[in-house]
Amino acid sequence: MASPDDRRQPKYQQIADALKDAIRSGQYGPGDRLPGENDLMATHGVARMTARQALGVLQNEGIAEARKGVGVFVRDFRPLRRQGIKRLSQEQWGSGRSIWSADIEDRTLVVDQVSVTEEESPADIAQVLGVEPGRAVCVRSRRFVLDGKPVLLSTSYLPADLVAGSAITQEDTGPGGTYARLAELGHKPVHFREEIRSRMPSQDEADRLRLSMGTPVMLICRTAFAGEGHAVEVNEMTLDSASYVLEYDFDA
Amino acid sequence: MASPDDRRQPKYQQIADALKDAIRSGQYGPGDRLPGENDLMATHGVARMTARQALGVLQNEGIAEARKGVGVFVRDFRPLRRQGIKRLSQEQWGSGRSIWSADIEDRTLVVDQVSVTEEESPADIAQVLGVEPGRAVCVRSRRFVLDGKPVLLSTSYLPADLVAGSAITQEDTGPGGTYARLAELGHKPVHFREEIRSRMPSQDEADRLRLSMGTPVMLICRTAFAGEGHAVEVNEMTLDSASYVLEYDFDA
DNA sequence: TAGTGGTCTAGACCACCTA
DNA sequence: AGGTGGTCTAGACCACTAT
Repeated sequence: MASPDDRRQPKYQQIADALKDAIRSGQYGPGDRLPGENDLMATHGVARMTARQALGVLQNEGIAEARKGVGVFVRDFRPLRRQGIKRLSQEQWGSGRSIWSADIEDRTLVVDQVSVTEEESPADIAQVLGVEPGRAVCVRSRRFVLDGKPVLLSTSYLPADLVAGSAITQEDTGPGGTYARLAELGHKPVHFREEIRSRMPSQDEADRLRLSMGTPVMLICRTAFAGEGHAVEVNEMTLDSASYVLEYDFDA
Repeated sequence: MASPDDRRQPKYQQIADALKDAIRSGQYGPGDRLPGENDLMATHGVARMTARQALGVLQNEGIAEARKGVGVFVRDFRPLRRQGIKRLSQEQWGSGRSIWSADIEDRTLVVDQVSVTEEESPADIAQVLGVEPGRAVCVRSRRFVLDGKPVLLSTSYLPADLVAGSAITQEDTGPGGTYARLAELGHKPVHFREEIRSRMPSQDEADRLRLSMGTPVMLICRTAFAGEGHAVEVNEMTLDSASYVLEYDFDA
């Protein structure tokens, strides 16, 4: 309205930009309700679909979030901090503490959707683990829910023969978790590699993490090595990018 | 068509799912053209906007990519590997080599949109650098283009008084780059922290990186420390998530 | 019940690309 | 020139939420 607003831009973009400016200027803060479809139709003189497109832009960029039957609201961003290296220092799991205790402090962590199965190794996992494709692997899958909000899906793969009979094949791996058990089995992880990428979630991922539109996921694939080139675990994690900041600290 | 397809799902989702299945099954490979709006209208008996919505789902998930006046195509994913720790080991920059040479191998890297200015420090940067907000900082901004495709935006902040008169204030920082110059100035970086998050890009970021719909960006904020708590540089990077995999290797 | 966002139709015009 | 995706209209019905 106040700006000249390049006429070459489509209407819905102009409306979206106006809303973004209003948010940047502080006219709408986190959690505030934005003008709805009907408001935009009236104030900008456009059809419903055009107003929807404008609001869709903000949702696709993760700036706003629609609540059915209620309205469209400005989102906020208050992430957890995940310390990639410190959390895997040996003191953490070597002393029987949960890897998670460093992360969560005074929040309520619930682990659900747990499953432990034995399956044929997918080809890409087999390659990283250095076993033949189709070889049996122990698959540990869980979902982590923090203060009622799902934040992380984790699926861990270990060679089945290596972990047979240990607590790793149980839902509760005991004090210190999987890595403490691996150490007891003579395969103490000494080296880790984490590979990170990001993309938009599948429908299934969006459902399980209850992601709103415009929220990407970060994927962490961690490989644990018990010795030179000897991979003992591959852990594929799917993180809600609106819930996490990853941190890596290291020396030159 | 072949599947029962839960009738509670909206039509556009059913169509999108059908297309995704066809892609997963290999019926359409990377780079292949998908059925267009007119095809979907005919085969599924829906209106144009509904067919568009279905194709929009795939684009928003980064699975497909529209080319105006041509069609909608399946995207592929062939990322670069960025080794976060190895690339900053002292041998890399201490010996006058470009930090980038580890990444790119036999590809063509162009750096453009270079600017080196002196500005008042933004509040968040000032806090990390441990200087008063508004204090002068040297701002080095660049875009990296690999084989014609922009992949990374980088903006680096250094205390202006610390780098005054050095090659850091020039566009070409010389052999070994900024870190070699800092070492010569007696502020050799000995420790690094990288913080990573992900979100959908702004319009400006999408333009500068030429991102197609449904492509998030990864943000890396790297802080270089010359000593305990002594931050000498903050580097904010914006990466095309379709072009990069980040890798961090470390010992337990 | 009234208002909201979610889906959908059946048209239309445009800019863009290929041939 | 003909097909493509991009934008837009003016209606409609639905499910959901709050009061």
